[in-house]
Amino acid sequence: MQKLSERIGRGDLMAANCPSREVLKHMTSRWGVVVLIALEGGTHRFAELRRRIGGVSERMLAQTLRHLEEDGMVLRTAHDVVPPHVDYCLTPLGAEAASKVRQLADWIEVSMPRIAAQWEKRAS
Amino acid sequence: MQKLSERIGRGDLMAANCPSREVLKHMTSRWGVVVLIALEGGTHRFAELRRRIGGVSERMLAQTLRHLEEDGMVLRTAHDVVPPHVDYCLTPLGAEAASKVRQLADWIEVSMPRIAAQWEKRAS
DNA sequence: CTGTATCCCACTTGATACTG
DNA sequence: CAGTATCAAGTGGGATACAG
Repeated sequence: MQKLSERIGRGDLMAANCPSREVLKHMTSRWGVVVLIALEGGTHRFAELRRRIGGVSERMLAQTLRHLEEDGMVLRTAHDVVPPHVDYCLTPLGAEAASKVRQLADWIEVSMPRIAAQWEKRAS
Repeated sequence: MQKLSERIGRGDLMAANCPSREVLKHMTSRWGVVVLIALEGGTHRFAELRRRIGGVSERMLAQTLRHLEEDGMVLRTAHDVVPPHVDYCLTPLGAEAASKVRQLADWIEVSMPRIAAQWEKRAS
């Protein structure tokens, strides 16, 4: 598979059925970014993650974790006890992914003053 | 503004009204990634970009370009002639943004074999 | 040529209730 | 505790027609 930047302009770029599009969606989805970064801090349980992140519904957290698990970025470990106890942590692949999205997120935060300045300029 | 990675776990992270969330959405939207990378190749006209990218509707290309322009990443230059002639290119800020999303996209492409292997493992 | 306006649908997300 | 099921609401994106 060639790199994206080498395929630009050849018409087949990031087509709807391109598998990497799915991965990008999972990584940059509403909660994907935050889950990846939260798990950089170490292993966490479901409810613990939910509190740590804040504002995410059970449904969306479960869905986000399942997607990331399917992509091989999150490792889900269910201890067979009652009440249930499930741990989530990053795989080595997931750690790389988390690093990449954090670099992007951090760039945005650092650049926000410049972006906000542009917004105000247009508002005037 | 603190960096994202330093705000995790304090409850206010990436709230729905967080302005950086908007920027992230524009940069990682269906066509935002591709437009940014396409413009790394230099200045392009509207129809030229549309052909170069392929598969994007006029509506979505216009919307994507307008968002990126509002965020100060794309510079739109309209030459006042008939028929209309409009050029698009990256600003310095946009060039940084394009580099970041390309790094992420390239990582995904390079990592696709590992991800696809995980998909097949689950399918079995 | 470079868009805008309109309509429409699929998909994402959220709220709530329920279960093993 | 750790989810799933269901329903309601909002959003992103495409097709088409039209305008400056």
